[in-house]
Amino acid sequence: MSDNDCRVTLMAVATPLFAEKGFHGVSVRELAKAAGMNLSMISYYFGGKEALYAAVLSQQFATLGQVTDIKALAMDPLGKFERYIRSTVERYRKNPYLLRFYTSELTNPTPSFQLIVKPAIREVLVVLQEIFNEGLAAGQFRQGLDPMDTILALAGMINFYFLLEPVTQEMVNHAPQRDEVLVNHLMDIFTRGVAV
Amino acid sequence: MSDNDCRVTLMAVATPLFAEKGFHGVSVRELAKAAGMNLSMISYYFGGKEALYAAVLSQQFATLGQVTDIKALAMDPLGKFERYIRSTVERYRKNPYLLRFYTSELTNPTPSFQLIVKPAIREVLVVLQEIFNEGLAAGQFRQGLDPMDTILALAGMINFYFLLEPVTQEMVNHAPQRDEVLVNHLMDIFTRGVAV
DNA sequence: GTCTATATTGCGATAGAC
DNA sequence: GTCTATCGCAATATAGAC
Repeated sequence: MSDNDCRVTLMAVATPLFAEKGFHGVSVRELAKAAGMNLSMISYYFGGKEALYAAVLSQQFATLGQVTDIKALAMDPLGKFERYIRSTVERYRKNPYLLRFYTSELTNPTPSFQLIVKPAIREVLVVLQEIFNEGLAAGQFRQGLDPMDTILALAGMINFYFLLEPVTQEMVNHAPQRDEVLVNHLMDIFTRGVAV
Repeated sequence: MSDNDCRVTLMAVATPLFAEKGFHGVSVRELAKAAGMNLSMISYYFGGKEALYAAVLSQQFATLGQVTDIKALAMDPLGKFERYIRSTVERYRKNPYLLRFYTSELTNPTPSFQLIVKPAIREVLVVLQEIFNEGLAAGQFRQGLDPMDTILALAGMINFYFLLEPVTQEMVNHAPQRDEVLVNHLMDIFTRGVAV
């Protein structure tokens, strides 16, 4: 196995384990066994368990950067918000572990929180705020709405839906086929909630 | 120290530690030291670290039961939803650790998740759904809204706001004095979003 | 580059003295 | 009821053979 294969394999194997059990919930023995490698390989390739975790986290949160692209699209602000919701759903579908790292770091932060997680989430919030202000300036949104409260409400609707999946799986159809309906429902509520 | 004092002290000390570091992030030695007791007291009074954690979790999630009372209030459904948001804010103010256990168990569940956390959250969702159906039957809410999507959106708005506090603390005024404004903003958006 | 073997530290739990 | 001492095991990390 080449250098890079080992690194890739270790990260691929570590991602679901860290996501489902948390940093302290996984041991290097478990990681190495799952990767079919000797436990010393983790120190050899990454410098230790914490460095491997940081590498996984960086990879996961890099996908949040796509949100920045939405700002430049040739759409009206509501269209951009819809794009945000849709891309968030797609992101969680393509990467089922991101939300776990997201909330795990928010509630039980590791040293990587300040360095990786906080800046990544902040960037998303800044972009959403800019989109909101754009719509406000264009007279599309009601006066009196607090920009931050409003975009946090929007982000909360979609993120909380996925966060509660372990509780709602027997109450809600979580099949991806229903994603489009969900997006429409949320945009429906949000649009009537904020438009003039 | 009496029997009961020891139990109470241990739980009081364990609550912030488990909340901030997670179950695996805290050791019995750390717990005992923080409580000013010998580490063997944890096994003596609770039967082990996991049983202490379960006791803390039960105590925390018992506070969610108040939501059930909202259903019986003499208010219209929108008033009950406002009451839900307001009581959620108050609950997090009175108990700053609940949300940590909440999301920590959702993302990195322990054996207590099925027994304590899932039923408690479900009960809240069921009550919110009943309130929604009540409003739908009374013709106060638009047709075509999915009950579960709608109440998850409502719950998401307020819960996500507090969940993101570690990220937004330099961008948002999180002082309790602003809670009333926040509640009004969210109810404003939600009401226009779902009312006929 | 990959292994074995081990150093070192910490873990949760408990036996037994008082 | 509270303590000390310790058991047995797992943790991360690394030295050194190949």
